Amino acid sequence: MKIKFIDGSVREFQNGMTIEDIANAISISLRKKSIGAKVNDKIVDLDFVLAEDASLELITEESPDAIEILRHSTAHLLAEAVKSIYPEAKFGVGPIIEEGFYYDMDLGDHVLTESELPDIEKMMNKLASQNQKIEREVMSKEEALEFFKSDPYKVELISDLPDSEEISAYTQGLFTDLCRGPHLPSTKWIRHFKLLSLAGAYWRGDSKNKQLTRVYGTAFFTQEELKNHLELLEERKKRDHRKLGKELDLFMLSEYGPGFPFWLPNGMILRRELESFWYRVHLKEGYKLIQTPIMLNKDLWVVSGHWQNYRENMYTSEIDDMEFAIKPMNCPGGMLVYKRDLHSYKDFPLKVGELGLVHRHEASGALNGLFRVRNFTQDDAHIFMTEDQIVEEVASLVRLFDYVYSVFDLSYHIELSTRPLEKYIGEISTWDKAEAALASALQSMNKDYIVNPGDGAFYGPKLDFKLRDSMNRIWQCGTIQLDMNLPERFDLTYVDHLGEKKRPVMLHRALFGSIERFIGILIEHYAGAFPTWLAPVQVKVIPVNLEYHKQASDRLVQILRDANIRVEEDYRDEKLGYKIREAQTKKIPYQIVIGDEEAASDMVTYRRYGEKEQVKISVSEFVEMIQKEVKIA
RNA sequence: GCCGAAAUAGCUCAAUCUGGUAGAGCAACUGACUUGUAAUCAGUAGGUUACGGGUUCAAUUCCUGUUUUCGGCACCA
Repeated sequence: MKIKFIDGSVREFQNGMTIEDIANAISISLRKKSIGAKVNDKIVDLDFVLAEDASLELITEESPDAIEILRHSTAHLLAEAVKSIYPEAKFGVGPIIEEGFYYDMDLGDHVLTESELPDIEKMMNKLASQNQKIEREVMSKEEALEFFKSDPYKVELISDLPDSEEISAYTQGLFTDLCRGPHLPSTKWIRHFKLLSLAGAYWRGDSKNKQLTRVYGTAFFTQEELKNHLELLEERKKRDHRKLGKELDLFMLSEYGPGFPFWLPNGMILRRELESFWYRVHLKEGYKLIQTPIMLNKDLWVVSGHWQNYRENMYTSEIDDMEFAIKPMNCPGGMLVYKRDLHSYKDFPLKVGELGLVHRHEASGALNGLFRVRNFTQDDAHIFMTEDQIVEEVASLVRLFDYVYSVFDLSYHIELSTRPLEKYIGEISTWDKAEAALASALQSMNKDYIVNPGDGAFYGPKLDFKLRDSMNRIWQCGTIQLDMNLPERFDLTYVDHLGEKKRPVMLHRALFGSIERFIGILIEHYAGAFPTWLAPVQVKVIPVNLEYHKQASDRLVQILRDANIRVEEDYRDEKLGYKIREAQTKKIPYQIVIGDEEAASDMVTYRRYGEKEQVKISVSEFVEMIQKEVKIA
């Protein structure tokens, strides 16, 4: 057989050799370094037998796929260790995830606690150091069912496998696990790992099923990578917006209103800056702005379909014996505004924006700081147009999103969510057309995207914008949804060029998604050190000596205030170092110290947050610099 | 909502295991010091230990219910 290697070379080998044999034939050191291989781009074990011509790529520690194999095998090692401590343990699934792996297990009556994780780690280390061979075995479905008969979860998994699928199991030491693989050749590779946390998780992700214990962990090939990752986790903890929100006095939560955040003066400045930026950008883009009521009669929600489909998330109340609902979305109100007037095709695309406060009854366990709340402000807009305007409008929205996210140095990727398999309304041909329109808009701009089959809303397909922050986490923020449902339900019309009434097409879109969540993301993204235009306090003025320098400080504060710069003075009876330190811990972008030299001239000495360097410039230059810096859109 | 953990001064934490009505640092307040780039010193005050019920001579501590928070799951902007 002919084996083609990654460098393009082709060599002849005897049929039926394992990959390990072939690696050995090339060089013993290469074999020793190899932990798996890719045959025709499919990842396999080292003992995979090659029977025909194929392309072959050996996977070593340096290969991008290697870490997945390592983590997968570490998950097995975790299970092996748990099994050796709790022989009665039953196992669910143990997959790799973006930054590690987990394993779901059922320990019967035993409740696993965090304090036991080190013991399990110890056992894992012990087992790993035994250098157990990890061996693959192919079974028939009957054999597999027989072998795993004492483990109901594995039996369920096996039973659900299609007959065409090859069933394999991996054995290391005394532990055998049903698994597709591939795995490391032996446990000796597993040295740098950590068990991170544990939590309950429903069997097969279904809340109707039993809850298993899930243990999370991660693994790397080197101690240094592991250390770096643990440091990243620490850094994320330090940046937690709930912690920073408290330290920087941005917002608060009270047990009198779970999920209903309170905005403090500093947080209000952030909000207002963000909102006024949003208004400026949208006015430039030709949006009209409206505001619709918080509460509307139940009948409206019946028309929109929310009463039937979204009832459990809605808060209701009674007014004059009539049932009302607090809006969970802005669209129905927007429909009423549209219907107030007759519309011509000449008005299209009609772009109507609203920063709308919506309330949703979220499950108590879902609440999380500003990331998941029960009332939040959607930066919503509805765009009404004709069908052939879709591509152009979507493209112009993507350009807008692009610009706005770039202001915050947030990168993103796009996911196209298509028609759900079961719960959807309308004609499949319309869906196909809508999906194609969204896709072709992206193609026309050379934007890459991932397709998320079946994940669209029930009324239409959507583009989701997944932002990646400075800590490498992904957040769903922006969304563009093509809706063919509401215009129908609300009987929206426009008059076309022949004077006939037609049904418009509508886009729902949000850029930040939720102002609250977006601020939470920004807090963590910037670690609380906001760019000057967003910073609640932009400049701190600190006199060296209160007696001698207060007047000069007062003068400067007044100048800055007149220039619309958010400035605070620190006239407390404390040492200079103390005030400097506080200005730094509060992450204020600029601190100015006023002493003899500054008082005697029109100069300021400033220090930028996080920098040691002191810069001396004239007051007018300083004002100009700040004004230039905060000029966003 | 589900599984698990937790709640002590404004904040960060101790005392809880082994029951005997709570301590520290920071912040606040008072006074002294009068300062050139990350914490000056001394003093004062601050607590129905989340809330309710139970066990006990005695509960922050043990049991129990509720609320909230945290880690996940499910759900999701």
